[in-house]
Amino acid sequence: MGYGENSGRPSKRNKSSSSKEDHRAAASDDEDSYFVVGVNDDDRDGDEEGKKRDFTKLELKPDHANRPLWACADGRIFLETFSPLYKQAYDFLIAIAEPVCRPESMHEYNLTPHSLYAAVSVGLETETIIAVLNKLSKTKLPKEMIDFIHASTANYGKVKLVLKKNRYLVESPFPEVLKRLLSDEVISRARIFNEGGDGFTVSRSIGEIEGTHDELLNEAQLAAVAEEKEAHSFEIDPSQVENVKQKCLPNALNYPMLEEYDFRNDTINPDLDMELKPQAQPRPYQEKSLSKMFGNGRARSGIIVLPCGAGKSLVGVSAACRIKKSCLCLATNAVSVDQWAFQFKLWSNIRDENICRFTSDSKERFRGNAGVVVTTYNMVAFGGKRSEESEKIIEEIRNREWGLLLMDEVHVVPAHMFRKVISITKSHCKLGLTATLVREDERITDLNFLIGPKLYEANWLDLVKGGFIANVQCAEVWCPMTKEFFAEYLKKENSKKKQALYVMNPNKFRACEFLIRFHEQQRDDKIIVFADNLFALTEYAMKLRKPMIYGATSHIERTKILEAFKTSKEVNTVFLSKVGDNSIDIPEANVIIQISSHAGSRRQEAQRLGRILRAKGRLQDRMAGGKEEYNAFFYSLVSTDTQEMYYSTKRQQFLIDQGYSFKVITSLPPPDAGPELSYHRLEDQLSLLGKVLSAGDDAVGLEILEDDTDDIALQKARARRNVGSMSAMSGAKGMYYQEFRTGQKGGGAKSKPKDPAKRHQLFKKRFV
DNA sequence: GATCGAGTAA
DNA sequence: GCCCATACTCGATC
Repeated sequence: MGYGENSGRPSKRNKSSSSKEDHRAAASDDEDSYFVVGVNDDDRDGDEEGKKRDFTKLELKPDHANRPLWACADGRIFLETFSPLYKQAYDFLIAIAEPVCRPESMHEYNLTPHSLYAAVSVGLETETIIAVLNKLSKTKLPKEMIDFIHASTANYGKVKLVLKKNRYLVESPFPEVLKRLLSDEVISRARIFNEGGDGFTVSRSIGEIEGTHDELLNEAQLAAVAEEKEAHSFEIDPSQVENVKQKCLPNALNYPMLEEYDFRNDTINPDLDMELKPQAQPRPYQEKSLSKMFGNGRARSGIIVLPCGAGKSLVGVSAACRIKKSCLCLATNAVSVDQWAFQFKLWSNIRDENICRFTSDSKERFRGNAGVVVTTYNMVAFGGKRSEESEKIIEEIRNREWGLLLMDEVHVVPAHMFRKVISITKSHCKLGLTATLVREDERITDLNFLIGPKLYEANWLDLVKGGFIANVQCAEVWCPMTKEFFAEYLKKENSKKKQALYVMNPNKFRACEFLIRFHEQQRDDKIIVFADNLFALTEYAMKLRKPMIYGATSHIERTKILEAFKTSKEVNTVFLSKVGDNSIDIPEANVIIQISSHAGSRRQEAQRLGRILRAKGRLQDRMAGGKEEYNAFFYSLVSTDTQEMYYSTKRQQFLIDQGYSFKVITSLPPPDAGPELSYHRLEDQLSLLGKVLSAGDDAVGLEILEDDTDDIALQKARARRNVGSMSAMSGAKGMYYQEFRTGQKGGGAKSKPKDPAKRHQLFKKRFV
């Protein structure tokens, strides 16, 4: 599916308007929207928008009430979610079209060449697509839509990319198609001539024909089997695979390549003895994802989109267990690597010696000739110096022919370096997993050729209804700036200073403090507070005496804090920097408070929400009551009349597309809670303001300490190591972090020293 | 291109 | 064997 077709451009949504209109504008002004039937190009104009949405000319079928779809000539399709046929219709639509917006009662989808490519790759034939669409539609299918489907799918499935004996071959039953491809400069340059001649290699693969007999085939493949029974191919340079695939996409030469791995007939790569345990029972949507991947008995490359907490790892492990070949599993950080290794052992019977982790501090090797390696994108793509041991392991990874390349958080793969993992490693099948197939740049579409089409995407609200993920109440809390902070905010030019001011707005702090108290004391909840900005993170955490985790927090300390958060009744709130955005697994948490974020990142917003979707143990309560209740809460604290308002709106777009709605809260903390909270007195607010204003000028978080030494320079130096001196700063009575500190020295190593030479000396003096 | 923050190395 | 300080590389966003 052409995921990302609508993702690059957040719509300019006005808070009060329904989000839908803007989606439409965003969707249809995209290059990848293909139908321009009877619609003026400039469809942002209100009148044009009106005409475009005039459906009165559509011819209704007599029994339209029983059919769930509206199909428009411009390629948009609307689905009524209250229809009895909703489930079937959803599964079908998600296979052929790109979801644009999925609120509760009406979904909007878009047919695009990429989405149809995905449909064909999961085995749907052109005529089936049209027939089913027609059956589900309330109106006669517009001719434009039928023509478009024909035109788009005509070439699909004619070309395959296969890996044979560590060489990449472009294969097709039609030699003329290969010639056509080779007329392209990029492709012809990528070609490698092996045995001298410049003809195509011709192979008859009987096994292949047998293997596909009882399976779904698309037209082109059927034709190939019937007519020729042989495949023509040429070899390409592995480093050029990405470019060649890109050239074949619908928006270029339009012969998108199928990548399928006939793993059952692969006798060259050694098998790996690995089965799912009987207690690993995939849920319906996990089963569905897998059936899209393995629908024809082979393994298709592509992407599966499931919300956080919905059990992506079981899908990944199941895929590996079906293929039963060596598997390289990539995650975003070391914590995640541990979790994946754990998941493999949890769900499958893989032997310990067949699975290994490869990170900066655990360099394991598997024994035998096949196995699972779990590592990070960073480790594989890393360009800097490596240790000798890493060098060896990387070499092994490069040389092996992997059955499955399993990519967690696959939305990171388009990044410059990370995408190299695709060409560094050789794999027969690539499976990407993610909850949030969005980026703020335009590169999410690159995944179409880097990995493959989107195979399945779950609907978040359906999973909420099914009780598989938490039911989250989202709220945006509006915190007015205090007079003094706002005055400074208006004065500043520098946007960094502005940011510091709106993040540290005392009213925001008070709202945060109030929410923490409320959820800890009234509801017994477990709370995560996110702050992207380290200065704010430390300030808040210290003032409120809560533990915090950020990049420099050592692995051991992270584990300690999280353990206490899980088990201790004393620790109910933890502060996280953006380390916590991805993959830190904290199933206990059910409340999130966001105090500062990475600008307008929709992905970050959704990932953060994902941290509380697990909300285990409370689902039953909710279902038992019969009444739908929220069991998780997501608060975004926003300083009103600042840039933050704009960003906040933008950030929410992804979640709104998934059907979430945000409630606006304007009166937090309640007036009567005033004096109990911090920064009640003006002088406290002013001293905070002073601190914020000076923060940027010197080291971040600088504060002169009361200390047993009177060496001012030394005190400054210590203060710079902000976390190290955390307990001192908070009066050393903060029992919460007292118990997490490993000793005299905390973990705050990351802040950049202003004057390295000088600082170095001070430290010498201190520690010698 | 700048800023901020995370991860790796030895 | 663990921990620390530091340099470096990289990603995401504006």
